[in-house]
Amino acid sequence: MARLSADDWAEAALAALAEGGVGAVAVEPVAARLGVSKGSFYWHFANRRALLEAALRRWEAQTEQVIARLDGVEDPQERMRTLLERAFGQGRDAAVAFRLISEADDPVVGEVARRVTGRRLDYMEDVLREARVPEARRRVLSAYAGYVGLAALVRMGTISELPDGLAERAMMELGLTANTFYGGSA
Amino acid sequence: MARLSADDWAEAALAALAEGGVGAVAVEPVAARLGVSKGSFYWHFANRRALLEAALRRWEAQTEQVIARLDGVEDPQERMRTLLERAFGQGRDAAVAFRLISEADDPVVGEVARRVTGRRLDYMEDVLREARVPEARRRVLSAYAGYVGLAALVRMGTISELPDGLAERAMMELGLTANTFYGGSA
DNA sequence: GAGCCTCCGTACGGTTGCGTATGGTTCGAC
DNA sequence: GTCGAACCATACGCAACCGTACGGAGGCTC
Repeated sequence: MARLSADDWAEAALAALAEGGVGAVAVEPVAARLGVSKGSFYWHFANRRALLEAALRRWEAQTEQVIARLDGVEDPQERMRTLLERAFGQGRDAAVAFRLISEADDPVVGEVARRVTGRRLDYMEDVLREARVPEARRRVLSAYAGYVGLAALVRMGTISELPDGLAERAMMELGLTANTFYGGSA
Repeated sequence: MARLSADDWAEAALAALAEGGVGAVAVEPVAARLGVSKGSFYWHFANRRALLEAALRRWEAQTEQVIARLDGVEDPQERMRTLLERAFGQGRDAAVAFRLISEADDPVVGEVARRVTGRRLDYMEDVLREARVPEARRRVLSAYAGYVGLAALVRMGTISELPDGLAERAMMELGLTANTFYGGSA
């Protein structure tokens, strides 16, 4: 009953990756999580490494989905705002991201992390260029770095939650809205 | 010959932590790194967990050392600049930090990460208050988050190195120097 | 130089995880 | 109903690692 597909394994592996890191993407623990034995796993995958790569592909695909769902929004300013609000809500994405940053020494892990980050930065830069914002690359790098750092502070429990008006502040930093929140040189 | 102390083990464990994460702080691999056997380890430590905690204590102490070495600098502006330049140069510190962020679910790991981060933020906030900079906490949080995020981008290889004039930009964001680099609202 | 303490090596049992081999079950095709 | 493919369980050997037991080498003390 309830036979599994390779995608089921990949999804469970991604969950394990978010919760326990690359080391937690292990055959027997994930099998236990799915309520089956290893015999099932080695039917769908060649080895443990293939499972990890499937989980990484699944994670990477989510970035593409988020970007694809923004196609309907014409105004670049509104598109960026939608993107930010959705990005700030993705809890598991941030968890996985920190696992991958931590283990970026692994060539495969590092390459996926690099590719996904590059894709996000490039997309945001395109939105800024469409809105004719100058210094697009610098602004995007700064804003993305700030987001990653804040997510780290939340993860550690240094701050309980993301600050109020974060998306608005990010929009300002990105040059997409006028600076009306703070003194002007922050 | 060349007998070891518990500190030798802690230092080797910290190096292993930086290179391979919490999972790499393992008895037998670290023993091999030191060129001894487990028999030595279980003389100095009760178990593997104690070794990890020793490594974490050692990492935490480095933050205190950095802060202590700033005692001689009277001018808060100069003190912050010195701090930033030293912080941006600490490679292993950043590596360990990402390992700990990644595995902050572990209560001990999370608590150390939280405490160290809090200590750094509080110290920077004190410096800003001494310089009578308004919105000190907000500025410190923003600057620290930006630093963590940029370090993440470097670690992933998204950017090859920290941007030029990073310390100067950080000084501006912190409100310790006038904004002379960019347009004013970044 | 006898005794003792410090530090380390070696050997062992137990656990966890990888990968393989092999047989069993389910289900559609015919 | 049979046959084959898809999917899974079980059992095995192997390796890495934890923790314990115990003995031995080196140095210090008297």
